[in-house]
Amino acid sequence: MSDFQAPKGTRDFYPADAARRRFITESWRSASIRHGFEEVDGPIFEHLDLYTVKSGEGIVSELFSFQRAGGEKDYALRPEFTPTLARLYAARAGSLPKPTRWFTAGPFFRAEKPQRGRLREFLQWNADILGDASPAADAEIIATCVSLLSSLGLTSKDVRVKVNHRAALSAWLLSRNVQPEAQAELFKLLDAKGKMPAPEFAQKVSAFGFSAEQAEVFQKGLVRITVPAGIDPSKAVVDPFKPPAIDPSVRDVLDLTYFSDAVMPLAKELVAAGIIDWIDFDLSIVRGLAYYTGMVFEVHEATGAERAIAGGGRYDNLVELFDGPATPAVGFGMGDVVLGLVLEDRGLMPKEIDLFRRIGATPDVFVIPGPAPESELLVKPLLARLRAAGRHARASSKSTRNVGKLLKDANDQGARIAMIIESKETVALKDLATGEQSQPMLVAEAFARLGIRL
RNA sequence: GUGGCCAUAGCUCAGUUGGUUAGAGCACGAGGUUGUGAUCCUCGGGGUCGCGGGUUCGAGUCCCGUUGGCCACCCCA
Repeated sequence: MSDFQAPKGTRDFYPADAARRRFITESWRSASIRHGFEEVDGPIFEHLDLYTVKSGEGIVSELFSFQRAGGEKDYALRPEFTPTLARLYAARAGSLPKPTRWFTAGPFFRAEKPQRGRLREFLQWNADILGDASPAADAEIIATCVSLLSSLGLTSKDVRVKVNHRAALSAWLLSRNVQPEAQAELFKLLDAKGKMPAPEFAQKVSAFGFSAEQAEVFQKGLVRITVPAGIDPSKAVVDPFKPPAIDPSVRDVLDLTYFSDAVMPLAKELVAAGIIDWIDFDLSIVRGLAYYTGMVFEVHEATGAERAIAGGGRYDNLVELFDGPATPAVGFGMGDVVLGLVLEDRGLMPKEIDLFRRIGATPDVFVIPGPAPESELLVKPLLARLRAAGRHARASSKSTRNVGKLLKDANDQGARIAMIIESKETVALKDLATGEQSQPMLVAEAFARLGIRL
């Protein structure tokens, strides 16, 4: 083994790893495009200021920052996309459609200690809607995220989307005389509730004026939204006269009037989008960042086994912070690391050749020489003609002439069709999935069967 | 950043109180079985045992350091 290793928290991508990465990024791209987002991107490093403006100087220790040799400007590898997004939007806000729907997927860097689900270099998918303050936009962002999860075979039993509303929670708490400073502490407490025993949590919550019974509701975190009987959420039919309602057992204990005023329109949109099954309204989801102004959400593996798969929310003040016009915005980010782990956990990550098949990297046609002495010489011209016609064509690199072994090689490489050279003018086509093999036919006819006009 | 555990072939691992030239399975390569994907047989390439230093007649094995991984804390945009 060499002294040269990949830097801490980075990964090497051998073919199977690169295929897995492409599988994930292509899934992201497809989900984005299905939902009408357009791809954007920015530089992979930015001026350091871009990040300190939003998050303060404290963030610098979490960044890979540098100066050019002999230069004086400070740069940083991008740790997230939102500041770049805000910068891009602010620069052209006047000429952009409202709303603007943008997505991006690419590498990001954070100088943290690596552990399960968290690396120093990772890929992240971001999707954002700018210029739309409606709950419909909030729901659409969540729906895009769910669409991706669903396309990978995950179900609402595998993962849960935990939704909260920061502004509503704040308004409600204020109505109970919990002032903003205390709220920040309460949010921290909610965030950390999983890391302490229930009695300790109850005691700490009581300091904010909540009863033991109310503390228990906080402990559980969940606020059930009841969809009226007779409505099938998956059919995306909502009876406007029968909106969803907060579970009375929670409502009566916490009196969540402000919360429900903000959340009900969103819940209705989520029902309309057919994804209410995936959603848990959860008072304990607050997200660390101060810049969220409304809806916030996180996606978690259902048993809580891994870190958050995705997270996001509404940030109506951020574009302004980057010198753009006041612009409501909502979006989320999803990293490839935790997503990959969850797919592995659930047996949903395609294995070996299936993975290559899923990304379209397996051969359409595999050319196999027959026993005739000249057939070996015919392999390369056939490959060339197939490739000129745009087909992914391969031949074996093995030296054997044993047709069985060559067919095995074709199969191992995931080929769909084997073209077996029978004579100078004729070939047979074998469907490697079904095992069906044609009689020998003229090359032109074989090409025609493959949909190639000569 | 702090602490704990770990590191032997591409992968999964074995390796005796410290003792000859460090092994197996899988994977990979070559050959065999008369031209059809399985199974099988034979042979082969591959390791300064993560790296550096120390103890010892002798270190994969013991000690120290270092790098990397995993786990928890901090943080999580």
